[in-house]
Amino acid sequence: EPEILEDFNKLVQREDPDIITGYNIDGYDMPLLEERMKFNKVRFSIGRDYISPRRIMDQYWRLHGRVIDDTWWEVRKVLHPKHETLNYVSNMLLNEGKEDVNRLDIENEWKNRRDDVIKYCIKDARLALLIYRKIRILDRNLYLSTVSMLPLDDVTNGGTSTYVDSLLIRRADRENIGVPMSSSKFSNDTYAGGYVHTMDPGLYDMIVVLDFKSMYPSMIIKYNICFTTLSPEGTIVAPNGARFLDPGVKKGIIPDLLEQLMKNRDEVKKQMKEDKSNHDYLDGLQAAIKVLMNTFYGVLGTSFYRFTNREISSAITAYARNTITSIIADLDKSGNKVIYGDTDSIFIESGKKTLDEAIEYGNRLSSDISRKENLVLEFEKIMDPLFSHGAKKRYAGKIVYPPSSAGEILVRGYETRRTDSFDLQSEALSTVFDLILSRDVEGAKQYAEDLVKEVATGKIDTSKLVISRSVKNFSTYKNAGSMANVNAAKKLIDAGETFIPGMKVSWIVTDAGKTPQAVEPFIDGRKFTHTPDYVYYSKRLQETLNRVLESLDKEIAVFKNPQSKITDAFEEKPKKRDIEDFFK
DNA sequence: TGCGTCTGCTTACCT
DNA sequence: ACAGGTAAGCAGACGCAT
Repeated sequence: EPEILEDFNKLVQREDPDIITGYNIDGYDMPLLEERMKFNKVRFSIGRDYISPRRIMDQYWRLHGRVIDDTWWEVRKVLHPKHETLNYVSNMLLNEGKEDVNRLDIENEWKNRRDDVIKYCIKDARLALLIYRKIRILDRNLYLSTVSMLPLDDVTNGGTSTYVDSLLIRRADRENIGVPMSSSKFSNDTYAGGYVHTMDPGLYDMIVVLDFKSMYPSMIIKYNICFTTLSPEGTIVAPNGARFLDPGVKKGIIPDLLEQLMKNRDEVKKQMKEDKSNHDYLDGLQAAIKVLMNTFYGVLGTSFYRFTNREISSAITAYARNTITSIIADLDKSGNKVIYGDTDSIFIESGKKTLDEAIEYGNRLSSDISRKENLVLEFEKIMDPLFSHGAKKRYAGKIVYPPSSAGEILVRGYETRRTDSFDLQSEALSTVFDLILSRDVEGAKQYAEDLVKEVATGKIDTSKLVISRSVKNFSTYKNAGSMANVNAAKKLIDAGETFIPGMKVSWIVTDAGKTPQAVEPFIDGRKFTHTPDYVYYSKRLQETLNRVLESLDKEIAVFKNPQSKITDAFEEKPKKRDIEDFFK
């Protein structure tokens, strides 16, 4: 073993990589290597200066001259896949899966088919690297590194507050402004956020969507919001009562920084149009600047950051709420029909018959309001039709403008967007949306009815019933034993599989009648030997589809009373007990 | 004992 | 360790009727 470990050190030094990655190396390979090196008294010398990697705050690995970047964590952060296993993610992104070796019986596998095990290990490492490249993590981090003026290591491993620190402290230092070392106290009180307009159920025609460009950064700039301008003598009075100095008296460093970033971004976007050969690089830069700008508001609102200030963060959201609600009120007053809005967006029923008229309408509103408010309210898109069942943060629409995305179906919030719904549920809802948005409500009803019936009889592929959710450390739960995801994780561990707190766990419900409902873990690549509770799945499917269809037609007979209809149609009717039964 | 209703907990989503 | 607002599912408590 010492020899293998020495060879590993030499390999790293010989190949001299900038980045070291793998799937869950943070939690598995690195600790294991560290432990074996220690046991065998071999120095873990893979740094560029031959120093050993160090675990920092039980969070990441620091290695001089190289960055250790776990593909698993990056996949979770940027992809939010339904399942997090290497096999699932590589199949999804690369159409290529793991080698077939039984990891739980690795001793025998190594004895009997050594070459296959070697192939398996190499494949695992290669897949992780291919995924790492495919999702362009390095590009993204390098762009952020450039615009935040941070080393790659800090961008990869640090939080977003690191980015703001980098820009803000540099700037404060230059102007001789003192900066706190850390947050003096943990702030627990909450404050109000964005405004969300209620939406009535229905199918709407020609919906024009307007969007504020960088809403929160714009508020900060417009009202000179900063910890350097917050003062009782301030003449700019925010809706929450906070007072800020006029920029003529003193310009805040946060608004100044943001203004600069906004200008830089516009400049980069302009260059992008002129210089096609550098398009991808410039696009990466402008996207990184946007990320950076939006980070400022967030970190000001956290409970522990050095620049945390509730008066400031709530002033930002209060100004934003005031802005959007007063514009909505004005629009309503002038006869425009606002049907929805969330934080920085406004959905308006244009009432126009043709696309050209609707486009003209959108452009006019956008320029009128932008001029009046001294903000940029962009005309973003038109949807025709747009569907809502009457809930906030949930809608589905067919985009008809801009031409680049015309024809696209846009869904927000619904089960089709959620990683914890089973495939059958999302696929069926997606079909229903396709039909509804082609204005075929009758067809949608028929499809839904038939499918719900069929599922109750068990005529459905088991793989379409898998539910997946993340599971935290068991001790963080008030009542861990009553939760399906936790119970699935426990059974996963019993089956000898890996469970790491925070990861997603998959299961199938086998008996929803029990409390808590009985579940069996679904393990990728292994045959599922239990029987799903088809009636449970049928009911959930019905809830999902019914919620949508009912809002368009209150008289959907079969869907009116889910429970009884399901059992009536697909199960033996529970016999009415008559008097004889009591004597049996 | 059974059923409906409400509340709390939890996750994932939207902006 | 970036924010608050929101929908939805499940468990458990509670009250009411049987």
